[in-house]
Amino acid sequence: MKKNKRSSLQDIADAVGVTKMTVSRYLRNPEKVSESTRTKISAAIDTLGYIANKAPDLLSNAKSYSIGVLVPSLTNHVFAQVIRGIEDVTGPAGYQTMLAHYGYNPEIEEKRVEYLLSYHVDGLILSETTHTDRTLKMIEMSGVPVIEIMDTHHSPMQQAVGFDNVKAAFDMTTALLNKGYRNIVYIGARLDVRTRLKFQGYSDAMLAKGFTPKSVMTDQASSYSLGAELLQKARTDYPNTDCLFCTNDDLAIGAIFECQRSNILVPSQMGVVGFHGHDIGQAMVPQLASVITPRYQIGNVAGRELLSRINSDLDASINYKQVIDSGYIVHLGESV
Amino acid sequence: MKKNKRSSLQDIADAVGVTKMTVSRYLRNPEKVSESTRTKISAAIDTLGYIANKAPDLLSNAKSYSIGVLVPSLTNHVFAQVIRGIEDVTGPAGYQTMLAHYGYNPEIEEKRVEYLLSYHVDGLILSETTHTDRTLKMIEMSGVPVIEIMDTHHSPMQQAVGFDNVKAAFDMTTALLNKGYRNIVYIGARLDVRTRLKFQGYSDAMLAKGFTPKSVMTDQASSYSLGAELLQKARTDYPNTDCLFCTNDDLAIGAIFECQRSNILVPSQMGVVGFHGHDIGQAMVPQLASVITPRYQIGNVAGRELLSRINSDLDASINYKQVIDSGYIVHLGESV
DNA sequence: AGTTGGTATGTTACAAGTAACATTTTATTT
DNA sequence: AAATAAAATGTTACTTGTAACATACCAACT
Repeated sequence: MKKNKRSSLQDIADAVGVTKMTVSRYLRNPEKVSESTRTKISAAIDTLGYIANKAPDLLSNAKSYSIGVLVPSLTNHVFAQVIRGIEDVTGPAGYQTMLAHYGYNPEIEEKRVEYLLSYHVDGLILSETTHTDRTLKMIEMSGVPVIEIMDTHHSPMQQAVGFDNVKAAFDMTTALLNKGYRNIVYIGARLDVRTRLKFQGYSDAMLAKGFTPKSVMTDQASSYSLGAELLQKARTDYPNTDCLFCTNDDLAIGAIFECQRSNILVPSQMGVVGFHGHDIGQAMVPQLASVITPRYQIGNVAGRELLSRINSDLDASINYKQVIDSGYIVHLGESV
Repeated sequence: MKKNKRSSLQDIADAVGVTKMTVSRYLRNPEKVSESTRTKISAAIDTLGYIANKAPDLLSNAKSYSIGVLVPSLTNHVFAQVIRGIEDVTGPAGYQTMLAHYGYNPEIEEKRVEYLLSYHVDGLILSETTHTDRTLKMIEMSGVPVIEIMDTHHSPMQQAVGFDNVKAAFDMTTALLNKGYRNIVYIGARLDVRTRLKFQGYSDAMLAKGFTPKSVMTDQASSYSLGAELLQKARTDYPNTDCLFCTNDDLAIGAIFECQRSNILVPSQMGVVGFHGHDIGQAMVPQLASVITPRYQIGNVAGRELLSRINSDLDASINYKQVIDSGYIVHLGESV
């Protein structure tokens, strides 16, 4: 029971009685092939069903027309929109996206980068600012352009597109203090870099006005039920808590649902704030206070910048440092 | 400013003074290389930074150890869990996932399948039951095993893992009728195949008990705000509506939020039902009625089956027909 | 010393497509 | 009809890693 092996250019050529070079021309520059040969090749391809083969492209350092995109998690809604932003630029330009995720783990990120580079991606978009030494080295050796997205607080490898997480959290906390909240507790989960940066911004703002930063942290992954749990933990640890600043919308929404179950009025008895401004928070009752981040825009700009660098002949790794800030909006909604 | 081209096995070999074959052995069977050569090669790789190259693997029809996974949308939470289920089996077995999405569009699906096959994936997991002729042909020619997931109502290309959407919607509708609802309106969006199948199940159940199926449909993509809109449209079109059966949780949740804004009590004045049983619906107040589908399990089984077929030598395309039903749970929660 | 066996390394060929150059065929001009 | 140009097709070489086979080298044994 032999496998019906996919046909190669050679198979098509044999069927027609030409060399594979002619078939290659037919696919790439049909006008360079005579009318009659075109017809015959076209028929043979219909019968035999040619499927392109990327292997020779990769072998001969041709452009692969694919870009690697690494996101920490597919469950995180943040990145779905970032990816849409990227592909809306790269797709029409003829680039395919090779998507991979790494569960917020730099060692897995390293493996994924190696994987993507082994397929000769023309460029990389990473969602992290911390990388292993080997990741850095591989990227440098490969010579592909890289853009780091989401956070601009750190100095980028080459180019970064995003916003300053510290500043965003600082601004939101300041807005809460101005609204009169005094016992704001920071709720963190997973403890990835961005969570830590936001906590720093929150702490800076609290200390700046003479208040003590308080937090409830866990390294579990965020979820609605975790938000519920952490609300209760905050009320136990800090009984006069009047507001929760959650590191993301999921936790905040979970906390609000828990308030509804426990008959705690939001916002009059408890303010709740999230981060990123996802649809669900904006649709719910009460509308969630959140820092609205331009995720689609970040992807879009990152995609555009990456393409422009792929199509320039400058070596990607040489002295390229640029930060593009995309801003954010402190939105107070109805939950504070 | 020349690009620092990535080094090949030849570059490493030259640096050490051996042939690339020896370096290849070092990477693949280190024990076949002498201690002293090992040390030298290892040092050279450290200095020059070798990155593997997939191209020769693909050329020589070797297994690529990657599988292609096609999902309609990355925004749809359903598929994040399916993917986790897949990768939890395929990852430990040494397979990488090539993920692509196609926006519920068979023409784009065709392009994606071509793309994945051009990279010689060892197997495919598709989320759709309808495909273009060329998609079917390419898959057949390529000889890779394919598994279609999510719906088992249609006859599969080769193998399908999922549940019967018609039956699931039928069962839920029957449960609602048994609870006393009489004017159940079906709320659909995007009008993809599965939405239509569910509507059929709903209609069958309504007609079976002598009630008239009623629906509000749109081809817009689902969102929370669309759920709110369609609730109002249902109340306008069918003023005595007592229950909404929404094609997914997003619409249902949006509808419940709209009820809260409009002071319509759920479930006493309006029952609301979703589909898939996502976390958010289970966490919210009131807890959402929904058909809970085993998404992780579907991915897991699909991954396991695919691997087993990749590792068998039977031609994938010959007379392989199997349907694996993963079941579902009709969960009535607090919203009906 | 010569044979055997084992270990380490080298040589060759191959996979699929395409750029660059070479050759053949057809059309056009004188 | 011969000369020239243009169009169509063919040939060769190249990209990278590895399987399969070949060779070289050294140690151990008769």
